[in-house]
Amino acid sequence: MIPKGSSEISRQAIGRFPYYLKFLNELNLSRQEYVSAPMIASSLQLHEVQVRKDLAAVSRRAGKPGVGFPVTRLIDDIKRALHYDSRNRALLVGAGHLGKALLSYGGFDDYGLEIVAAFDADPSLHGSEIGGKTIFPLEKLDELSSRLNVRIGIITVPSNAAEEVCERLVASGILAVWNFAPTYLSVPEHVLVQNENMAASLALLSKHLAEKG
Amino acid sequence: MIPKGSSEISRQAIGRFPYYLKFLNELNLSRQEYVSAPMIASSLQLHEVQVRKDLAAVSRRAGKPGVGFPVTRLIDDIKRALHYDSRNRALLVGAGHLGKALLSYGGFDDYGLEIVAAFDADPSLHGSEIGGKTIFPLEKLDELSSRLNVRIGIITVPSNAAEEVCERLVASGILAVWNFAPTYLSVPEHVLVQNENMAASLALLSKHLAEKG
DNA sequence: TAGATTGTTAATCGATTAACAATC
DNA sequence: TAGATTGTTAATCGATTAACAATC
Repeated sequence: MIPKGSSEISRQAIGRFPYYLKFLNELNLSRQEYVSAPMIASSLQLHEVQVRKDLAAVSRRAGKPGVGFPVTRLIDDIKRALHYDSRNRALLVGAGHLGKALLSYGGFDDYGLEIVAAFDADPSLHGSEIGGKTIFPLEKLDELSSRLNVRIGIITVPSNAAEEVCERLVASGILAVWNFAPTYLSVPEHVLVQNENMAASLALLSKHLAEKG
Repeated sequence: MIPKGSSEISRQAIGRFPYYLKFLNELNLSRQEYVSAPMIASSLQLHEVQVRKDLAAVSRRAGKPGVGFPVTRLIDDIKRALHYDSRNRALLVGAGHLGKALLSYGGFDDYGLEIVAAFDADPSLHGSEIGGKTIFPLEKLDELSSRLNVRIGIITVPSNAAEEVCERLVASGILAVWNFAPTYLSVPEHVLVQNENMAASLALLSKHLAEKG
């Protein structure tokens, strides 16, 4: 029988893989060679079958019944499934507190993200550098985006400016937007908006406290 | 018939409400009095029935058939459902780039969150202030947590320190954790961990680019 | 009244969990 | 071989969407 093409990995599963990866990297550091789905499941408090399905989706027939999966093989397979081996250039718009924090963070390399430049409306910031990236006026966005072949836009402007910034990014040819503003962004079909919904997180924390506290 | 107690609001729905709120606030600013579910749905690209169910869950029989919902009433109801009217004190651990950004951000007030103090392992930071909050050594955590009756812990330390910090926070009596490290945290049943899974967001962006780009 | 929209019950869809044969 | 675990098919569960009567 002909095997199906790469079985689709669900959105939810993608959310779990970073935690698998962290756990597997620790096992690898302690020189553990094999790991089983039940072992991962109990450590991460997930259902054993769910883990097995997740692993099967990225690492076909790597598991040995009665033994488990080779740790390093799993690590490689998960990294590939999460596209951590790809390189994507990004522009960041909004060099406020959060924008600066993201610019300064050195760890995005591990996830395949490279922020190449930043933009802000405040003229006093123009020309200055944060985390080695220069801050430009918004007027330069279009030029830099196409010149550097950028595909990701990161929006860290205040909520009321997000929509306009998004349109500018899309017009410049960007294909994916990482949005930190709690604003719905309308984009053409070929563009993906990934929202970082901190307001929802805070609501869930608050809800828990209201119920348990 | 006796009406059921407050119908449960799903996790997913809670993620949508902040976007409703933003949209409704804009309508309110432009003095619009009524809004209908189809109107919200088309603006936010959601299914009309989903919006209606969401609104019904927080704002029982506020809607008038043929007309819609009063905007201000909806705003109030959503804020209450998201517990934005409650006040919760939080401690932040890890005054690196992201920690500093969160400490400096003034908008958490709107969500009912008040960060009262920060902690870091680096002695050179001790005693300094960021966003009006003093940074203390970790040894002070337990004392300050109970003295100020803090219920939320925010973890912005590197991944390998997250687990230990979490244990310390839980031991100090905290009831909810907002975790920015890509690490699974094991906590007692009465404690909620809310993960901000940026690694998953990046994977989804990268996946989209690999498929469309 | 006619038109639009609400609110609810039923159908569908996707993801999680259960059950179990295959295999190292 | 016996024990543990894999990998897959079936059952369950929760959320989304469809259908439709009620009502302003």
